[in-house]
Amino acid sequence: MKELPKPSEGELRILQVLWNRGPSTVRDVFERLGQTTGVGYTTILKLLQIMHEKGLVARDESARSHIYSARLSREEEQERSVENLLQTVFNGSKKQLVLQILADEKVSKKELTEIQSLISELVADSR
Amino acid sequence: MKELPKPSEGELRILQVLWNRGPSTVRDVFERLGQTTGVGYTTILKLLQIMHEKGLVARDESARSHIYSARLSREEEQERSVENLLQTVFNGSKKQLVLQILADEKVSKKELTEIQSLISELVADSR
DNA sequence: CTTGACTTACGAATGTCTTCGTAATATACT
DNA sequence: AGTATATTACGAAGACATTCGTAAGTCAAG
Repeated sequence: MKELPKPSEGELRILQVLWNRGPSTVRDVFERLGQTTGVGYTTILKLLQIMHEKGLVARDESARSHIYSARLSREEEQERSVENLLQTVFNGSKKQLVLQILADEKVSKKELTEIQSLISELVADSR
Repeated sequence: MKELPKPSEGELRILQVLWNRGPSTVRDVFERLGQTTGVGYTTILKLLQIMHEKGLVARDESARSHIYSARLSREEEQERSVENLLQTVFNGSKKQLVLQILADEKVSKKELTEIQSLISELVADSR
């Protein structure tokens, strides 16, 4: 019933907006993206149409301005892309990947301890 | 002097081989990839030539069979791609990203505790 | 009802990626 | 040397992504 295609880079930018804002019109997305990326209104329209064909978004046509919503959930895309990253660049090593994320001056001690307690819960669960 | 372009999907597959094997000929890469991906010899040759033009790999032409080696290091690509993933799919939340990596039955308790001690070191360092 | 503003639909141009066939070149073997 | 084999170089086709101009349709206000 499913197996949605991997979104392209441009499609991902749009999905991001839909994930953050919820269901949106072309204009909504344009106002969020067009200004920052310099891309035109019809470009975003076209992309959304293509994404609709692919099944990446749903379209509500009952109003004059169609309303698009993500059919690929952020969680699904997170799973897919993490798995992909792991295999293509980290040789499957989750430890290396976590290390890369956290080995960065910009990670505050607060964040670190938060993540520590998060892992503690995971350890507790996994028995 | 630098700023190498983002490697494409096919280029990444090849870089992976170079990272794992070290400097390699087209045939070396082909034997690693061709069988599993079904792609032809000249395809890999062409890709490597393009990557050379882009500066992603270095080429030693002293022998008959040229020897290619990665100029984009695995570490650089790891940084780049993690940052990208973080921004495009995780809204910049490292915590969410780490959670996604570890919230998986297939992560053993051993791995978890390894990562725990890893974080402990980081916390200790960051004062 | 007509005009103006907004929206969708369509088609095309452009660029990049991937793939491979074929030709040219170098090496090795007899 | 002459032939077979492996390698590189070149060019082009096909797929997909991105972009936008223009046409066609819809709605509201005068």
